[in-house]
Amino acid sequence: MFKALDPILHSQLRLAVVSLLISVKEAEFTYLKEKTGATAGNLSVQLGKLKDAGYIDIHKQFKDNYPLTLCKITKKGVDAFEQYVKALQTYMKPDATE
Amino acid sequence: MFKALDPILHSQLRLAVVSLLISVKEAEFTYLKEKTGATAGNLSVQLGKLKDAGYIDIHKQFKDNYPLTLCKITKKGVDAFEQYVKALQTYMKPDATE
DNA sequence: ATAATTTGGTTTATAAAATAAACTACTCTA
DNA sequence: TAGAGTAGTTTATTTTATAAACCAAATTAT
Repeated sequence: MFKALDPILHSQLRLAVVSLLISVKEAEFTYLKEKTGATAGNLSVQLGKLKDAGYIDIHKQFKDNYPLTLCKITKKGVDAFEQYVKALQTYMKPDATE
Repeated sequence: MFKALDPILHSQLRLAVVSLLISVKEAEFTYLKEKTGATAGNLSVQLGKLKDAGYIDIHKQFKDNYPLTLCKITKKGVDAFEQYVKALQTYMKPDATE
């Protein structure tokens, strides 16, 4: 009846990050921080989890002397997002008869 | 950009319970347990939280000598669910341009 | 009659998650 | 060169979710 919700994506911040990365393909740490309104610490932790899950790739480099963290969604991340949305829909259109 | 997700509803089990109650209006503890696949302990805790939030009403009575817990969604619960779905939609159709 | 099992839960304890606070390392500005 | 800012990470705290243990009464089996 109800499909299980991927715990990696069932987090407001991680879901927001994945949602952003699906539309922009690549984003800087600071961009994600600004768009999501998250604190840097929380974002850092959640990006690490998304990376560990293989949902995003993280490339660290330097730009104008400053560290720069770039994030990109992976195929696995896109698939997981699509599955998550499908699963959510089983909760959103209530129907007791199945 | 992203709307906040009501933490009361952002729980797989509580969301499933509210989803069920919206379609059936009133349900027994055991029905909810069976439909959600939750353990009794977990369900008991989560029903308590939904009640504390004012999203459901719980009436305890006896039926055929056994205790019977009946749950009903409240207006507040219906409203919260609708808001939650709206908020989720801001995550589901990715659009970086706002 | 009484022991074991089942029903319908609640309470307590443990594990996992989210969040906040503190810290690191470096850079820029006055 | 002291102070503030950038770009994060790490650690600690709080909150959640889940599981395990427990409870009271009813039923069934012996």
